[in-house]
Amino acid sequence: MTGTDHAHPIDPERVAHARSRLPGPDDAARLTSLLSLMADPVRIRLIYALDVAEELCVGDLALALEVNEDAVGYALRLLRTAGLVVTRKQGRVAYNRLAADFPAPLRDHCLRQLVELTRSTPAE
Amino acid sequence: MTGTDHAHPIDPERVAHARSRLPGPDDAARLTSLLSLMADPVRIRLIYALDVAEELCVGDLALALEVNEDAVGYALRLLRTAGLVVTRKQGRVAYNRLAADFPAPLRDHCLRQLVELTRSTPAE
DNA sequence: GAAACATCCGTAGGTCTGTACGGGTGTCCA
DNA sequence: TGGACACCCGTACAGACCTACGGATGTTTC
Repeated sequence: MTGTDHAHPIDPERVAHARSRLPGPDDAARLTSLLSLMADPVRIRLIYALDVAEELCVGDLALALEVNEDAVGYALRLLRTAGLVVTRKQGRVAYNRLAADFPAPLRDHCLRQLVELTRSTPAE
Repeated sequence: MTGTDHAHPIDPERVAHARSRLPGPDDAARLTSLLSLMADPVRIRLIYALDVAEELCVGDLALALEVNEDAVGYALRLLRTAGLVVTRKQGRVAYNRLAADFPAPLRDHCLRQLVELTRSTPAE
């Protein structure tokens, strides 16, 4: 292990303050599993496309994202399992759209605002 | 490959619309590398702790997060490399805080609001 | 100057994730 | 009813990620 267990906090007050407000391990797990779904080039662009186009089928998504259908299919499977995307089957075509309870902060601020940010600022 | 290359778009209008507004691969890469940094239990709680406590050293962070110093050190290395965390050395103690240009949407909406969301809604 | 402390660095190991491939199911058109 | 199409599923492989460990650096104290 690196260093000792640091039994002497340097600023006990701040440690206690942070500790009391900190999300628990279970909440953190839920949150990170959600963020992990966004943290992929194919999935984030897929979500972005559905946010713009309302509804798209698998083949059209592959065209819009310029990736093969395998990648789209895999991405959709994960998003569907997490409940972020719902599918409406009509004939032999499966139309996908963002779920109604898609987290608003993610959609409004992270998606749209962050894209602007990462475009203007060189990220460091 | 799965299926053919789907040369016949079902809804060409929406495909073109989505394609024109879609972030390019480079922008998507920047965005996902940023989100990947948040998509980890240790790092997200670390950022949360710094957001609350303003400034903390490595050992105190390990105490607050209830993880060993190795995990904290590794997390800080990545966040520092990305420019999200800055370090102020004073004597033999290194105080860490969020960078001044830490993306505001991430801090305000994703961090605080999402924690609330993932607590109340069972995520599906 | 020597010992103790807080932190950082380089490396090896196990684990998880994303991709590619083949095959399968259900639907539409002639 | 036979063929073509859009899509889904299960499996194997390559790559990235996180963790744990030992050692090294700079600083304070006596």
